[in-house]
Amino acid sequence: MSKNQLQNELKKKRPFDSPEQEALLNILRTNDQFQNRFGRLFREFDLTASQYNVLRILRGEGKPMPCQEIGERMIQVVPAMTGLLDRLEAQGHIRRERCTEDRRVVYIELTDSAKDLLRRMDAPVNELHHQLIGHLTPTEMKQLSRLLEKARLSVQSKPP
Amino acid sequence: MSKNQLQNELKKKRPFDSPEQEALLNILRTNDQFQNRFGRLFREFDLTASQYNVLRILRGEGKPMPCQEIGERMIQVVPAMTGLLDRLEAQGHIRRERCTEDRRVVYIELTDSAKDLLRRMDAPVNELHHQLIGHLTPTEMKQLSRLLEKARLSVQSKPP
DNA sequence: TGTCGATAGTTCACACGTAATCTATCTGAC
DNA sequence: GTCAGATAGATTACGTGTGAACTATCGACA
Repeated sequence: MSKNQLQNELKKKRPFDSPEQEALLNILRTNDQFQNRFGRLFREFDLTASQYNVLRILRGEGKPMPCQEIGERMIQVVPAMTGLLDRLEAQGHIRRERCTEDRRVVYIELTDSAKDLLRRMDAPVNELHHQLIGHLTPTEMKQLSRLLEKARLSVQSKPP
Repeated sequence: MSKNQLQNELKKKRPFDSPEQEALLNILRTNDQFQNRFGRLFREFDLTASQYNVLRILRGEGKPMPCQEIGERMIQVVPAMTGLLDRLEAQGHIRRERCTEDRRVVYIELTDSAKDLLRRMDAPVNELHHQLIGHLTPTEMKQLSRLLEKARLSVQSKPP
C-alpha cells in the first residue's frame, strides 16, 4: 500500500480521516516549512518575520501610517503591535509621532536606515521566493493561488 | 483594473511583485485564518492547537512515546516540547515515565481523561474541517494537496 | 455644557517557537 | 575499564500572538 507524501513526512501510520483533513494538514505543514525558511533569512538581518512585514507594509504605503492600519494589513491583533513597534523603534527602524488632530492616534514612520535595510533585503527575499516555489509552473502557481483563495471564502466574514 | 482577492484582503495598492510572491502570501494568509479558527475551537476545550496536536499524535500511536518522537511528528523543536508537556501534565492529560533501560528517555502516556476529551472533540473538529474547506470539490482538494506537496519539495532536505 | 459610548493605543498575563547552553546518560574506540 | 563524543531532555532568554482589562481622547446628543 502506497502512502502519500505528507503521511510519510508526519510518520503517520494510518491514512487521513478525510480529504479535508489531508488538505488542511498540507496547508499547515507547507506554511510551517516556508515560515522556517523565511525566519532564517530574516534573522540574518536581525529581523523577525513580523518585523519585516511591518517595515514592508510601511514602504508599500510610502507615508506614515497609524498603528491600527498596519495591524489590519497584517493578521495581527492590536495589542501585539505595541510590543512589535517598541522593538522596531528601539532598533531605530521606525519613529512614532502622535497625531495633532486626533491625539489618540500614533503615526508610524520608516527611518532612512530601515529603507536602506529593506533595499538590501530585496534581492535575497526574491531569491528565496523563487527557490521555494519557483519549481512550480506559472499555471500551477495560479492554480494554487486560486484554490487557496477559494478555500478562504469560508472565513471571509469575521464574527465579532 | 481588477485587483484579485488577496490584494483586496491585504489592502495592497500595487499588484504583487511576482506570481511566486502571490502564491506564498496566499499560503501564509490561508494558514493564518485557518489557524485562528482552530485556535478558537480548541480554546473551548481549554487546549491550544499544539496541545491538541500532541494528544492526537499520542492517540494515533496507541502507546507511550518518547518526547523526541512526538517532537519529530510536529514541526516543533525539542525545547518547546518540555514546556508543552509540563502544561499537559499539570492539566492531567498525560503522564511522564522514565524509561528503565535508557534512563535518558522519558515516555509520555495519555491519561484516560485525555482520551475522553479527544473523543468529545472528534465531532466538532471534523465539523470544522468540513466547514473550512468542505466547499471545495474532491478534485480540488486533491489538486490542492498535490500542489502543496510539490511546493514542499524545495525544502525536503533539512540542513543541520 | 456635560455626559455617554466609541475608538486608538497600552498594559498585563499566559502559551508558544527558536536558539544557546547545560545535565545526565549511553556508546564505542582505545 | 575509561574517556570522548553522541544523544535525550531540561533550562533560560527573547520575540510573538491572544485575550482581558485599562487609559486617554473624540464625537454626539441631551
